[in-house]
Amino acid sequence: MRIATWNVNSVRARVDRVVGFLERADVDVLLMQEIKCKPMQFPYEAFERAGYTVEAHGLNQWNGVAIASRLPMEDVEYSFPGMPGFQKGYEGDDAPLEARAISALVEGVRLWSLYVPNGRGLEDPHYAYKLRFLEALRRYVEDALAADPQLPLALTGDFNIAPTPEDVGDPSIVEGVTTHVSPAERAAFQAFLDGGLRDVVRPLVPSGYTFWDYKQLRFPRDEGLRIDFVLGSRAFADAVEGASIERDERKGEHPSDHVPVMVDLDLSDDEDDDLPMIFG
DNA sequence: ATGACGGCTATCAGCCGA
Repeated sequence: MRIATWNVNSVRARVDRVVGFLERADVDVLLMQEIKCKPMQFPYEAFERAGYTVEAHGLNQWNGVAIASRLPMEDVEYSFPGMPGFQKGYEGDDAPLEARAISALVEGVRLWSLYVPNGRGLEDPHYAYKLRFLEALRRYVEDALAADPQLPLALTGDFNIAPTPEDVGDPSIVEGVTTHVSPAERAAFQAFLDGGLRDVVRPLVPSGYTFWDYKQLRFPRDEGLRIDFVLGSRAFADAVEGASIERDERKGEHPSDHVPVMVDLDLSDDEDDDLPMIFG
């Protein structure tokens, strides 16, 4: 099974690019972020013509997440348990939820498409929201894996965190000045790894960015950020056979500012694949 | 070449993004 996660920065603005990529790259499941539309506005037809069904979660023109799959999707969830909400000027615990998480079970794999809040600024209420969101997500994963340690589960999407200095090539992103690189954000990212998830792409693609700002010639100068990830549980990570960052998708006409991150899985559940047959 | 920001809407200005 081949999956990809992609912050598409409006699915309506570049539906042909997105569907074209799915067909070219032979993707089974695409986990999208920033669809920037409501479900009734989603360009379903183009995906269906290519053989994909779509589950979309969007509340307005901001955020929005969706999953397109040519394999059956089961048990679709909108938002994860304990996910906090946010509304400007609204610090209460019961702020309305945004459309930042959607999940489906595909071939027994629990896949999440996540759009972690940006944070905006270190003193902005959105930054505290970002940290609350990450902590609630960590707790959800902890509970899910405590209930079923063998569950193949992946958190995929735009984490809006550059975990290491090597992930920062954009000179406008500076520790102590901007979000994405603060110790608290990096600790929140590390907490997923400490909780048993693995970044399944980094070992296979050690360097490279997943985002380049539209401004200031960031892409031609290769001044990007690595902020899009696939974090897998043990069972998921053990099934990973390959990974790539689809850098070419940043080129050409009307690209998203993010590129797809792709992962190949072997779900045959045959852990002895690479061992010799003894009584064969 | 990979090129100087681009989506969205209570639109032609302001918000959001990283």
